[in-house]
Amino acid sequence: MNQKIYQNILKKIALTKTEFEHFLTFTKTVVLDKNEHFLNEGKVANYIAFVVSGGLYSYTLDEKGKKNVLQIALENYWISDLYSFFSQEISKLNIEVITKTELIIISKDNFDKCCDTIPAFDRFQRLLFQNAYVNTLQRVAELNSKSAPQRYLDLVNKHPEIIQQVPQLLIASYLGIKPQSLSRIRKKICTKNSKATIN
Amino acid sequence: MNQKIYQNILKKIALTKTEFEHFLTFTKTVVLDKNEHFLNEGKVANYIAFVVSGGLYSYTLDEKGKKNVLQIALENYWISDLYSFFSQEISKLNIEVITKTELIIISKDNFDKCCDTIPAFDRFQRLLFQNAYVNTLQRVAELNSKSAPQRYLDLVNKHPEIIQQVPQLLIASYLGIKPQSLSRIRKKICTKNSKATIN
DNA sequence: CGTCTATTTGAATGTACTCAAAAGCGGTGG
DNA sequence: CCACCGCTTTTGAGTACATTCAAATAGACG
Repeated sequence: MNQKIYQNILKKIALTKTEFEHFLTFTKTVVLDKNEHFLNEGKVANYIAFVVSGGLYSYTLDEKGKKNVLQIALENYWISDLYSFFSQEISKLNIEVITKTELIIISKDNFDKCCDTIPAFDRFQRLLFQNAYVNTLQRVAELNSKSAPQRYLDLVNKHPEIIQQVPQLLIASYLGIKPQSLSRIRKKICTKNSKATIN
Repeated sequence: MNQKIYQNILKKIALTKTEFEHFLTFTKTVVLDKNEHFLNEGKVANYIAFVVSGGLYSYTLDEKGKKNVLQIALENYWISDLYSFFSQEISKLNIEVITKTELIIISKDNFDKCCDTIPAFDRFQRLLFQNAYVNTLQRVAELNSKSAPQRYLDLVNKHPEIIQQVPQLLIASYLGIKPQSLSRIRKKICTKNSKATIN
């Protein structure tokens, strides 16, 4: 069970079993049902979450109330509004559950305590932020250089689990297109003998 | 001259004159001509730069060698590949000069020394990163929710100085459209009696 | 089974794109 | 000072693609 999160952290920093146990005492496990919110815009992100099972997504709402999906986090990923979490400023993001989800969460206060007591933890914090930044920068580059079908194929190749587990409504928003268009793109790709490369 | 950078830092953290003078000893001033490169992909970003005058832009190159503008930094802005700068990993970005530019630059080593010797500097580092992250996240949200004309108008309102000082080629790429399309968008907006709001 | 939501499909529209060419602008050298 | 060159911006015509509106189908859940 907790092996998952231990392995995940080990990929980023060196952490002894003892240190990990120490870290765990600062965490809580919560289960959220479909459509429940992990974070609401206007609030401060007090927690960061590791997804043990299930999935969530973060989004903004535009003036017309339309959702705009920014991030999708399934099993083995971390999610929060890292900006709000670290700065403790008000968040502009919402984070909502896709399917019944088990999370390991840690509060800002406890996270800080981990940084104070576990030598490598500062590095962990930095890496979380850096990864988030790099991924976002990558998305900007792809959003304004690649076509919608290409962005979809990239997603299929990099994160097939997202295609399988997430409603197309959300995937479409994540890709910056309408659900109808995604449906047509999928159809067109299928007729091409599932040649999952560039046209 | 150095007032500019002092004021800029003061907006983020409290810094005494003495501390600022101390910081300055770690910096260098360089002047780069049009088309010179401040950073090349494949290298590590050893410096972060404050733009005293002139301007630069960062971009990635796609498979076909097409530029993809990510960030534009004119007077009073900081620029670097913050990811590469802080992680000291290889950068995937290029940073090039738009017009003859005067920069105040500081190396990673010296930046670290500032963090060690100036109490508030750690915070400055975090804020730089946080701002970059938030701006990038914002761009993702806008790129896949707003129309090209709307994105252009937003830029006009938020950063008119960019419209005035940067070639349309680069602005188009920054907005994720072709130069021809930007030209047509500008034309259409002008005919609307320069009503710089939503259609 | 019925309701609600997600996905698919159709037809018409709109927007950005490509290819191509012309016009504008800045700088260099004769 | 003018002619020329290279680069940016504009304009035109035709095309490709995503969008809208609308409706039908399919799935999920109580």
